[in-house]
Amino acid sequence: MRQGDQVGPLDTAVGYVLKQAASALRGAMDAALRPLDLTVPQYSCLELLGQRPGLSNADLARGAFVTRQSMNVVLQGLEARGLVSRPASAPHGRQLPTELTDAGRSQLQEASRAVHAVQVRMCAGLSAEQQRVLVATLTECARNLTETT
Amino acid sequence: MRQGDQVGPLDTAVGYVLKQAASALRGAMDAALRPLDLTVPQYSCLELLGQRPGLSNADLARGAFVTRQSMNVVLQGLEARGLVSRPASAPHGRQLPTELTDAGRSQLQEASRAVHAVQVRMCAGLSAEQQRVLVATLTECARNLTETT
DNA sequence: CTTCGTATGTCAAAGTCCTGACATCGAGCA
DNA sequence: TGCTCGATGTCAGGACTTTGACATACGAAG
Repeated sequence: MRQGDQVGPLDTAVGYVLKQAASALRGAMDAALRPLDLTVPQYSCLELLGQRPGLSNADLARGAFVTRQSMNVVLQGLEARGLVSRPASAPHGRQLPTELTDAGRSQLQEASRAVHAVQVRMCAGLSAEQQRVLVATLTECARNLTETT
Repeated sequence: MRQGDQVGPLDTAVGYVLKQAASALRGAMDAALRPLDLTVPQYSCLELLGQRPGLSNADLARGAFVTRQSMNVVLQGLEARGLVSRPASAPHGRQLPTELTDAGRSQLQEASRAVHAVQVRMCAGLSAEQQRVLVATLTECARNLTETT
């Protein structure tokens, strides 16, 4: 077996530490959002809508890295709780642009604060420059994998 | 609302790009392992056992970031396919040390090659130093979140 | 020695998510 | 105009994972 074809020790494998960090982040966010009765996908949906109102179900699904079907049930739950609103009929094509309600904006504000606290805890000890480099590198990694070429 | 309590634009949020990269990696690994009839947790289990033989179910679950129950069904599936072997009774306590079979080692070799290719593609354009920094930073982030203090 | 606490493996149930599929709608083109 | 093609929203089905719970086994403290 040639040396170059192996993954190598776990502690030095980019994929492994990436998964480790993502798993830890997921767990911490889950714990932080539990008091608000929000799951991570639900929060992602609210955050997306807060920054870019009028997104369709498919857009939200892509932004939250889930399938359209999963996002659909998330939206139905949020709509039942009065946090988001969707028009009964589509103004263009089949897209149903979703908007935050006042209650949704209020809930998002609390949730955003909780998630921000988690992110601060995660980045403790990291300089602003280190964070910027991290974001740039991760973005590059994601782009490399999603390129269709 | 104070500015410091918000998450900020998605493209610059560490948590968001981390999730994005992890999602892309998961998808790419899934596609790479599908020809071998292996899921990502199954591969993780094999890789763990290849590097540290004799790990128990609970150890494997922690290493693969899943619950003991999930890892248990993974192990049962791998055992049914003859890729791993577990003793009928526990030599110490209740831990059942798992070992790779010859078939398992062979399968792992192919899978490791496929995953390594994905990792290379992901890190295209990144220098060795950049990768080292990335691993160190992500490890630090994970440690910050899992600390109980 | 006894007792408590922690860790492990396993079972059952629930929830979550994805895969596959279908009908609908707009855009581009002959 | 009539057509195909891609994208969207939605419905069932199944696979996977987690939560909750229980019995067991070792180690430390009394």
